[in-house]
Amino acid sequence: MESRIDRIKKQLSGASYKLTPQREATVRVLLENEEDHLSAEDVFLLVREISPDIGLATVYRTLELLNELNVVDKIQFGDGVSRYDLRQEGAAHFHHHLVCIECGAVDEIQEDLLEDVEAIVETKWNFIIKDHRLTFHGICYRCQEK
Amino acid sequence: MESRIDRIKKQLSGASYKLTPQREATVRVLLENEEDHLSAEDVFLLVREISPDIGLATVYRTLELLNELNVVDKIQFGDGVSRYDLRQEGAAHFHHHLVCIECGAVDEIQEDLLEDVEAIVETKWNFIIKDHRLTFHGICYRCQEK
DNA sequence: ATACGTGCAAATCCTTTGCAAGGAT
DNA sequence: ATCCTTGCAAAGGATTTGCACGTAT
Repeated sequence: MESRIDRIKKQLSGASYKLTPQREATVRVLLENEEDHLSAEDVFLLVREISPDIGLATVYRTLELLNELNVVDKIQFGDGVSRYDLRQEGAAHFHHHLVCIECGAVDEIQEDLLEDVEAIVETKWNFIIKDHRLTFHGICYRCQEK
Repeated sequence: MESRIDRIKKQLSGASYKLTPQREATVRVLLENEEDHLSAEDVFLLVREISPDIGLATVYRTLELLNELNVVDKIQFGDGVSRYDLRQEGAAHFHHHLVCIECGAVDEIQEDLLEDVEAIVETKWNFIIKDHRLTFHGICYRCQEK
C-alpha cells in the first residue's frame, strides 16, 4: 500500500521539485504531529532533532512550498505566528478549529457542517466558494471542568 | 438622537479612558471607512490627513484599545497585516467575510447563518462558543462577470 | 556544466515598548 | 502634583532574501 509520505513525494516531483532530505524530514515532522498546529519555529526545532544541520530558512521555504502545493494549510489564529496544518487527504474542505480562550488549546472538527451555509452563500451572494476558514473561540470542555 | 461616535465615546469613558483628539480622529476614520478592512498603516495614513502630527504608535495603541473594548475586531486574512473592522452595534456575533482570490476584494456578510452549526458544536463538542470567525475564499460576482 | 537546493547572515516588515515631554484634572 | 497620553526612536519578533557553496544530474 502506498503511504502518505509516498503520495506527498509524488506531489513534489509532479511539480518538478526534489524530495531532499531536509524536505523529507520536514514532512515527517508534520505527519508525526498532525494533531498539533505547529508554527515554523516549532517545526524547525522538531526537524533539528532528526536533521541537526537544517536551517530555519529552509524550513520556511519548505513550508511555503507545501502550502503552494496544498499539502498544508497556512493558518493564523491571531497570536502573531503562522501555523501549518496538514490537509486531510481527500477532504473536500478545510476542517474547522476550536480555540480555547482560557488555555489556548486548539481542537479540530473534521466534519463539514457548512454545507447548508455554503449553499446559501453561493446563491444569495453569487460567490463561488473554493475554500473556507471557520474558527470558534470559546471555552473547551477541559477548562469547563476546572 | 445619539450618534455612533457618541456611543463609542461613552464606551471609552465608561472604561475610564479619555477621548483625546487623536483617538477621536482614529474613530472617525474607522466610521468613514466602515466598508473597508483597513490595516493600521491604512488608518494611520488617513488619520494623518485630519490630524497631521499623529504618530503611528498612537494609532496602534488606539486600535488595540478599541479592540479590547470590542469596538473593533482585529482580523487577519493571511496577507501579513492585521486589519480592523468596526463591530456592528448590537450584533451578537461577528460578521463573515468573502475574500476573492482573483481581485482580493473583501465583502461582508452581516447575517448570522451559523446558529445551527453553533448549536451542534456546543452540544457535540461540549464547547462554549464566545465568538467565531468565518471566511470564505472564492470568486466574487464581479470577477465572475469578466 | 548546469540547475536546483541549502545554510548563514543580513535585511525587511509589522508591531510593541521605553522614555521624556505635554496636557488635563 | 499627579496621572494619562503622546511622539519619537529604538527594540522586538516573524519571515524573507542575497549569496556563495554544495550536490545531483
